Amino acid sequence: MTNPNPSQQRLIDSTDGLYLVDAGAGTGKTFSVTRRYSAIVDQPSVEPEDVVLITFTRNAAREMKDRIVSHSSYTTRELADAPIQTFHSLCSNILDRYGSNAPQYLGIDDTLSRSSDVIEESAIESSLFAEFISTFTDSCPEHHPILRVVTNPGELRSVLNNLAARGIFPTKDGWYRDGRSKLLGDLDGLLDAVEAVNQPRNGGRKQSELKKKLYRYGKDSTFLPDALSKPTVRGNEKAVPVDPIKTAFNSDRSDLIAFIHDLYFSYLEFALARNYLTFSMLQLYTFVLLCEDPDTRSELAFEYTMIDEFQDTSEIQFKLALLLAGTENICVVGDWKQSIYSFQYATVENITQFGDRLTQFTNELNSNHTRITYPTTPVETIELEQNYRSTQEILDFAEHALTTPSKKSESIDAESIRERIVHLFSNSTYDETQIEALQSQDETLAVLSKIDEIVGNPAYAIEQDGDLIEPSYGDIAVLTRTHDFGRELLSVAEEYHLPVAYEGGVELFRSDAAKRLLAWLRILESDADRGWSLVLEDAGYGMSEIKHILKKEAYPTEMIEFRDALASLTVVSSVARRVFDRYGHDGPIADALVGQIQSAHDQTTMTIGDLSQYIKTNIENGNTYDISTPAGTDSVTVQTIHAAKGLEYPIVIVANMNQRKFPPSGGGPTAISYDSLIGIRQRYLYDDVHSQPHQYDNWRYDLLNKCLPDQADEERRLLYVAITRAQQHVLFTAQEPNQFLTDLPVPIDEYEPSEPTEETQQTEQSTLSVPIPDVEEPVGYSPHSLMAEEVYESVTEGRGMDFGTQVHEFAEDYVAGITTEPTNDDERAVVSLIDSLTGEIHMEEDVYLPLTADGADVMVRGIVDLFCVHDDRVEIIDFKTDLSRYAESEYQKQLSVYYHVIRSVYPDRQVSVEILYTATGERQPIEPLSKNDLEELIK
DNA sequence: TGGCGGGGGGTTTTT
DNA sequence: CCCCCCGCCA
Repeated sequence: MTNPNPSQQRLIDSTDGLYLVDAGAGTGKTFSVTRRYSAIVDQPSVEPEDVVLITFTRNAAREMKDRIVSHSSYTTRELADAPIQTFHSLCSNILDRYGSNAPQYLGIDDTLSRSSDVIEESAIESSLFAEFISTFTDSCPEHHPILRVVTNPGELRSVLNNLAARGIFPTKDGWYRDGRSKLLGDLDGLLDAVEAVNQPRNGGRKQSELKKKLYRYGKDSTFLPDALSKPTVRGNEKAVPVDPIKTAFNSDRSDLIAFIHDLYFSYLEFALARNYLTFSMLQLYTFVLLCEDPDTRSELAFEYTMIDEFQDTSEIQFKLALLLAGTENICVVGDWKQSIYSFQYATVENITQFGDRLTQFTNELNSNHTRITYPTTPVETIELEQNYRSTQEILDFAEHALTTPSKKSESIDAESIRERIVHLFSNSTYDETQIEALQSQDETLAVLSKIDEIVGNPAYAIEQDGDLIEPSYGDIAVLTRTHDFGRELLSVAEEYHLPVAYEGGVELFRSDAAKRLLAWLRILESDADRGWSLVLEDAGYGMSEIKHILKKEAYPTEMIEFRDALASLTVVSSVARRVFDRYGHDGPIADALVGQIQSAHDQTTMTIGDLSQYIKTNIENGNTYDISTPAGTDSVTVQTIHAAKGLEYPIVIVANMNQRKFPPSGGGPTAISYDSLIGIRQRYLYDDVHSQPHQYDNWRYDLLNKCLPDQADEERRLLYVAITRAQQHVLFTAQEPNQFLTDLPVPIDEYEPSEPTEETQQTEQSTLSVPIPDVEEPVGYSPHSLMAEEVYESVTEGRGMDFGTQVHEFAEDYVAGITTEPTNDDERAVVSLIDSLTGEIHMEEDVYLPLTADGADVMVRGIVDLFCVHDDRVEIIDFKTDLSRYAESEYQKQLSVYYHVIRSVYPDRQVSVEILYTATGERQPIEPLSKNDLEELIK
C-alpha cells in the first residue's frame, strides 16, 4: 500500500530517533500514529511491551488500540496489556507494581498500598481535602495567620496540584531536588517577560504596555504603608523602572514557603493514611520512583516512546516521558495551535520549545547523577500539512482566529504568529462552504431557529460519499465555551421539541431527584423538619398543614411506612433507587445519581449522614457530572469546545461569542497562587473587619502579576479548535459580539429568529392557586410598564437585580425547607418575616388583572413575591432591598395590581399590602390605587 | 495622540 | 474586587 502523503509516510517509516511532529487539525494524526506503532511492533525484535504510546484520554487510548488491531498482526488480546494509555493510568500501573516504597524517598514513613483508590471525582477529592484542612488547621496553630486569609480551602488544593504538575515536591525536611528554588520563582525569566511588555511604543513616543497597565496600580486596593508608591513604580519614563519589580520579587517569603511545605507534606501523609491517591500524586510518586530507583527504571526503559497531544502535556509529564524512555527513539506528536488545557497545567512551551526544553529537562534530571544517557539531539521535525477534514476556506479562516485581538487594546504581533503556523492544505474535492455570523437579542432562540433553517436546506449542503446532500440534525454541532450556555440551549430546545443531545456536565445534585433524595435522607437520619417539609409540600400539603404536621410529628402513615422501608436497606444506592422509583425518576439523571452515590460510597464508605452531607455540598458547590445521552438518534450535538477536541462535524455553530463571555476575565481572586516566573505568592484578601490584625502583600503580588504575559493566547487557540472542528460550514452566534467576532473577517448579520417549526403547541398546565381570569387575547402589560422607567432601572443599581433574585430564591428555598441558614442581613430579614407569619404562605404566584383601557380589554400580569392567607385577612408582602426605597410611590402601582387580584380571589377577607425592606427588616404599608387609577395609567 | 478617571459588569474549561 | 471601555483633557 502506498501512501500519497509523503510527510505521513515519513512519520510512519521513521521509527528510530527523536521526532517532533507538527500534526495540525485533521491531518490524519491517529492514522499515522497507529501505523507507525504497527510498523514498530512488526519488527521481529520488538514486542508491544517495549513500546509506550501515551494518549490524552482513555477514549483516545481505546481508539488507538482498536485501529492498531485492525491494521497489524496483533490481536486485541495480545495488546490488552500493552502500554497504550494515558500518563495517569500508566503511572497507576507502575506504582502498583513497583511503587510501594515510593513515599519513603520523600521521607514519608508510609507505603503505597496496591489497594489505594485513585480519586477520579473532584467532588470526592474536595471533600477529603476539606477534611484534611480542618485537621491541619487544628494541628498547626503556627500557620493560622496564613490560613485565616484563605477563604476557600479548595484553592490550596489547586496550588498543590499546580506545584505537583511542575515537579515541585516536599520532603520531610525541605523540598525535593530543586523544588525550593522553583518556589522562589525565576527572576531572569520574569525580567525577560517584563522586557517584552515594557518597550515604549510608537517609536518611543508612547508609554509601554506595562506602564499603561500600571495606571491602576493600587486603584481599587488598600496597600499597607510599606507599599511602593504609584509614581515610584511607574517612574518618569515611557517604560517602567525594573528596580521596584526586583524589590517586589526579592521579598522574604519564608513563612509562606514553610506553610506550603507543611500543608503539602501533611496532605501526602493524610492521603496515604486514608489509602487514596489523587491524579497529581500518581505522577508525583512515579516521578520520584523513577528518579530514585535505577533498577525499576531500567526494567521499564521503553525502547520506543510515542506521545500524542503533546501540546497538552505538563512539565512533570515531559520529564516522566524522558525517564520512561530507555533510548532516544522518542516521537512527540501535537499541534501548538490546539493547546487549550493550561488549567490542567499543560504548558504549550513543551511543544513550541521542544528542543530547548529537551536539553534543559535532561540537564535537570541529570543534575546529581546521570539518568538520561541517550542523546537528546538532533531532533527531526515532521510537518503534516494535508488536511482531510475541512474545506480550504475553513482552514484559511481558522488561522485568523490565532491573530485576532481579544480586546481593543491588545496588540498582537500577527506576523510572528503566522510564521509559526504550518499552513494546512485541504484535500477536499468540494469547496461549498458557508461562514456566517449572526447577532440576535435572543441568542438561544436564534441558534435553534438557524438550526431549523439549516436542516434540509440545499444552501448548507454537505458532502457525503462524494455527493452533496441536505443536512440533518445529526450533522450539526453547537460548540460553546461554557456548560451554562449549553444547558440553557438544551432547555430551550426541549420547549420546541428540537432533537438536541447535550453532552457534558450537568449539575446533577441540583435536580429535583437529588433534592427529594436529600429530603428523605434527612428524614431517615433524624425525622428532620426540613426533610419532612419538602416531602409534604411535594405531596401537595399546604403550608399551614405542614406546619401543623411538623409540630405534632403526626406524619402520614404511608410516608412512615416508606421511611421504615428505606431504613431497612443497607446500601445507600438502593435507598436512592427506591426514592427515585417513588417519584418516577428513571432518566439518565437518576441513573447518573445512583452511579455517583454508589461510587462515592465505595470510595469513602459513607453513612446516611455522610451521604446527605455529600449531596448538600454538591448542591452548594454546583458540582457537575457528565451524563451520557442515548446515542443513535438524529440530533444536534451540544458540547463545550474542550469536549469537542479531536471530533469533527459537517456544520459547526460556535455560540455565545459574547462580550466578556468567550474571553474569560481570568479566574477569581485567590489568596495563594503559583507561577513559575514569580514563584509562590500570597495575595491577601480584604477582611470585612479592618480592625483585626492581618497581613497584606497585595502590592507586591499586584505589581508582579501585571508583569506576566497576556493570557489571551489560549482563548484564541480555543476559538481555533472550535472552527477547525467544522468540515464544511461554520456559523458564529452572539447576542452582543465580542472583539474576536468583530475582528474576524466575516460580516455579522442582524438575525431575526423565527420560532422553530418543530414546536408543538402545548398549553401549559396551570398549577397556580390564583386563577387566570377569563379574558381573551391578553395584552402583555407588566406592572413595570406602569411605572416610571427610571424606577425600574434603579432596581438594577447597586446590589442590583441579581441580588434581589438571590434573596427571592433564598426565600423560596427557606419556605420549602431546602435552605435554613441565612447568610446575610437581607436573608435574615426574610427569615424573621416568614417565621413570624401564622397563616398559609404562598410564594411567587403568577397573577393576572383584567382591566379596560381605551375601551379595550387588557391584562396586567405579574408575580407576587409572597402573600399569607389568614381566616379573615390576606397579607401581601413584596421584598425590596434598600435601594428602591425612594421609588416607593412607583411601586405602589405594581402592588396595587396584586392587591386587586388578591381581593378578587378572597372577596370576603381584608387585604393589606406592605413592602419589606430586606436591608433593614422594616415593613412599609402601602395604600393601593383604585382600578380606575390603574386604567388611567395604562392609557 | 497619549494619559487619566469614572462607570459598569461579571466571575471557565476537566484528564 | 478587578478589568474593560468610554470619554475627557492636554
